[in-house]
Amino acid sequence: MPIFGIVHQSYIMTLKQLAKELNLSFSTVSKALRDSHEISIETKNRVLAKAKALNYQVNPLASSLRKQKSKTIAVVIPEVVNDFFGPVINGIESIAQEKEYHVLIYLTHEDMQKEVAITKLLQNGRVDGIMMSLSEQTSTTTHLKALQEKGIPLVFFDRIAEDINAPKVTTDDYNCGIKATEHLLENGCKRIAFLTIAPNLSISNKRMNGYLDALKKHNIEPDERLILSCTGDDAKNNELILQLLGNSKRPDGVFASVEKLAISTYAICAELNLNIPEDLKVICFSNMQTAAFLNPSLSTITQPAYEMGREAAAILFDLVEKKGKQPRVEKMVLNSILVARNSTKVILFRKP
Amino acid sequence: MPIFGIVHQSYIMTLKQLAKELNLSFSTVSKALRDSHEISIETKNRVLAKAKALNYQVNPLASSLRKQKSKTIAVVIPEVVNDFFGPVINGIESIAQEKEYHVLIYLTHEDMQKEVAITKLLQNGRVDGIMMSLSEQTSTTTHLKALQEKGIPLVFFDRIAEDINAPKVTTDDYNCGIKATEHLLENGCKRIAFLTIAPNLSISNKRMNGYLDALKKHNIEPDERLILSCTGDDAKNNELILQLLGNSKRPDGVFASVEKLAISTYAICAELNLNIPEDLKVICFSNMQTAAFLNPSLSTITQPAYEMGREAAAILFDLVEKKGKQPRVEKMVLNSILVARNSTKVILFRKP
DNA sequence: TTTATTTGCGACAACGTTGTAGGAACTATC
DNA sequence: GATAGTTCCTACAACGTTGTCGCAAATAAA
Repeated sequence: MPIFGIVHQSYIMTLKQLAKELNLSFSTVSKALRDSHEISIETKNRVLAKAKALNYQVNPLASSLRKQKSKTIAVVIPEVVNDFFGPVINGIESIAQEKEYHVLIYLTHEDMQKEVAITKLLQNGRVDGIMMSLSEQTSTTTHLKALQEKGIPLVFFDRIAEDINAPKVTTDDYNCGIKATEHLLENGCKRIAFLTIAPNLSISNKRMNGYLDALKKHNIEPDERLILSCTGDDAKNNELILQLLGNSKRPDGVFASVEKLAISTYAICAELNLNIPEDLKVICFSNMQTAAFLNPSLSTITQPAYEMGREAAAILFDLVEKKGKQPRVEKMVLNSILVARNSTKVILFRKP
Repeated sequence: MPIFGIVHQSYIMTLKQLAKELNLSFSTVSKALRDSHEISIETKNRVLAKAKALNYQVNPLASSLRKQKSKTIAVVIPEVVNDFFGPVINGIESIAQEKEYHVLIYLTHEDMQKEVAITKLLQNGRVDGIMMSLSEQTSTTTHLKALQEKGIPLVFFDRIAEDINAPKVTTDDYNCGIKATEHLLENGCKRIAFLTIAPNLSISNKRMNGYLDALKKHNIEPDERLILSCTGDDAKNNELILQLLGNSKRPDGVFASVEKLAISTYAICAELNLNIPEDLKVICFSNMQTAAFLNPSLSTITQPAYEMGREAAAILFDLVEKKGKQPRVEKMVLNSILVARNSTKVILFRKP
């Protein structure tokens, strides 16, 4: 308690203080602020004016505690440095802002232990709902079931948990796996390699199944040596790709299920003096904004990331707001698009 | 109240229920959980065991309300689809996870009105501190002062508010403005254009001053027609750049203060059949991961985004945890690095 | 034995809201 | 002029914690 000097205190207005200023009970003030029919118009106006003058804001913690809802959702994703999750967050945030919700963000860094730890933090009223895209490593789902047992609405997007009964927003990964493979076949590839990561990820499987089924459809026997299962270790991945492409029986097409493996392929082709698309055609799943400016421009399958974020968020808010009811949508599949660029271009005449 | 059937309720454990199960008062249980010296070891163990068995988690809302701190910070940024803010968030989150804080994210979409609205939401206990990078449009700072008056710790990074007395983490924009300009000069450019956005942004000014001072140092008279002030409207920007480059007195070097203007430049050069770096050299501020794979590879000034996030967050937590004291750091300037690539390469012999 | 001191626990009042119950002071009904 | 119905406000008990205070019982000191 300072005795001398002016106390410049950060004055946080509360309902009680506001009530005292107005000579009203604080329940009257509370109701007036929430436009209750129990309060006369004169009083309401008086309260509103004073609240504005004193810059009163309700305390969200107290309000949330009392109402048992936090007006907050959590977004749990592997990474944020990524052309896919960026727009997804954008989509989520756009709906959240409309609905006046707040967005907590948690990154798993592709680490299942972190994912588990994060879900623990979300179990007790901190959030009204959760949106998730699983980490590469995630193999068990007890931590996800725990969330459901607590009755917290949950929506998955892109990297979903098949065995959890919750709404899921995905893209047509299987179809795109087929489309990408057929695109390479149509442009003359005979030996197509498939580069993938995280075998327990739903999207990896679907994309690979598309690849395999496309080959089958065109009567091509899949070659195990052309299927590369990469990891989080970039150096190791590069070595694997180097082995694949340095080989005399190297592929003439590469279908990368994730962007970073395509970029590695570009780098290694430069090293090996392989020309894209002459010696090797490359296509991959990617939301990179500068794919068109790469050398050569990169053919991609692009996911509607922003829309996925929006749709998934919309489903979540729907679920949050009529708690316990059935979700509006059980499964939503959005379409990705294949954008053919120079990395898969047909070369009619070879340069001398 | 259902009479028949099994009620599968989402059972949320509270302190009171836990206490009842243990035949202890809830204040005893509360203290036991927080390892108070007032509680015997036997009781503590009993409580801890039961809490684990029943999967008790403290209610963060109640706890925050009582303790008057939310263990949450807000990150207010213009965009998330961006190679700069992505790593920044990553850096922030890494520290937040260490310190067991939660991170709320808010996007202004370069809109000052949204920025103002967001700051209003953060005024009453929702967060213990705020990290901000201003929107392009932000011209007044009363909304920022309001935060400070409420006593909420605030740290700026990259796009700072010069007139607000709060810690600021930036990069050496002025120096880099000089370095980039000199790099172009050294590589033979005579007429260097400067492409910028958002004139009221601190970083824009500093970068431009670097550009101007570098010209002055080399006795070159700045040409107003070579300074392009772009906006948020991409189509309009493209037109401006087209005018600049379509002109007979076009520049032979472009220094873009933001990445997107460099990308536009690439696109327009393609349109006009201008060769980079032969006809025009290009350099820009950018954290693009694929700059090396562009056609041609793009020379950049790259900011240490992740480190900025970490440093700014560390300063904020420092401030949050010893509230009211002086900040540890008033101003921190990290160094960006210039990476020269082919877009600014010297061409000794022109192709026929 | 009497008087301090420690140990271990419980009661209780916050934190800032919201919603229910209650109750004056009016106005309308018969 | 008693009864019923509005209107407008206040009191109070939650929501789930945390921290202060008080108080028995056990231990130590005199």
